[in-house]
Amino acid sequence: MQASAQPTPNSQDTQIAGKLLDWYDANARRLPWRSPPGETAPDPYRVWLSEVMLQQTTTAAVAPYFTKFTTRWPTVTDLAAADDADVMAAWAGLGYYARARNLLACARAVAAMGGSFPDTEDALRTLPGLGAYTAAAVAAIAFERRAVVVDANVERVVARLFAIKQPLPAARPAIRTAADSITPDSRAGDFAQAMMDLGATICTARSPRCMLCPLRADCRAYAQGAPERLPVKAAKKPKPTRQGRAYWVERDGKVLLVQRAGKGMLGGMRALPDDGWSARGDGDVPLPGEWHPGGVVRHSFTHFDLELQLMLCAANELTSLPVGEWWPVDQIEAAGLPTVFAKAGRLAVAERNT
DNA sequence: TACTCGTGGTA
DNA sequence: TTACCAAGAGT
Repeated sequence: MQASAQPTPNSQDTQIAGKLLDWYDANARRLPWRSPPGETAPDPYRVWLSEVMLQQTTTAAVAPYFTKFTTRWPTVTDLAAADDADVMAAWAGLGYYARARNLLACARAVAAMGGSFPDTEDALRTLPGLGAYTAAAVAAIAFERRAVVVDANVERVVARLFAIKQPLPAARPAIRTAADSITPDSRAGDFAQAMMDLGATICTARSPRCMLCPLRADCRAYAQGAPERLPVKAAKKPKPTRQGRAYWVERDGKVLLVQRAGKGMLGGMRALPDDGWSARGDGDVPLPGEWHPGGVVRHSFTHFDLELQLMLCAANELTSLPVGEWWPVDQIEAAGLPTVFAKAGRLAVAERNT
């Protein structure tokens, strides 16, 4: 063993991790799914639940849902035993509903394994809803495994630190290699969360606060003068507008709700009957009867905008009805409708009260 | 690889 | 107001 080791191409930069962890110790955000500093080891169930909820979702949006879920289902076994409809309704409003379907599938898989989550990245990766990011994050945060945890925050921080100018998504392999080179062998969970906190509060997408950054002296993009320009992203496709109709059928103070098909848009969610949101704009009324227009709901999804025409009808004017359940109109907010249908429901109630 | 899949906040 | 953006996964 030599007294002073020479740097090698594979050597790890422990300096950066050290600076970041020092910063994290003083500046970590307090979030409902984090244990208080120096407290007990994190509960894998809570780590996993929070990570799934946080996929493409802000901490502010997640916090009330996390509290609701952990209060109602304190353990993964409790969640595994829940009714699908209850979990889907509890998720309503949080978006990306495939996450809720996979959440239940994962909870039941873990329950079938005895109620304990696997404690390695590879094993976690095989569970429903755990991709490369979430498997690495749970392995690091819940089980203190060294894992290269790369989310959008880490991509941004690393692209700037190393001045990686290749556009996303082509830059992903280079970003992962760079992230690996600064990932420490110890404090894996804290390091992952520190990178995300830095990205969320300092190294932000727009107007990064470099003067507060603990890694400023190490940042090649800062040295080059325009860190906010990284990472480079490909241009996005234009968002089309679709037309659709939703149907409000009422009888004895109750409205007809349906269950959407298991996969696809809003899959598995309770909803108003609709025409499938065809792009035709001439949506035939599938139910013969005396319909009258009840206003338009505008809603923006990830890849299209929707103009949803609300159609109103009394049930006794219809000769046939879709399969569904009659839900009390005065409790419509508790039905667990996705936001677009919650908007339509509020519009219908407003019309009905005029 | 490219596309689908929600929502609410921000500039 | 429009466009971008957030602790991505599945196909």
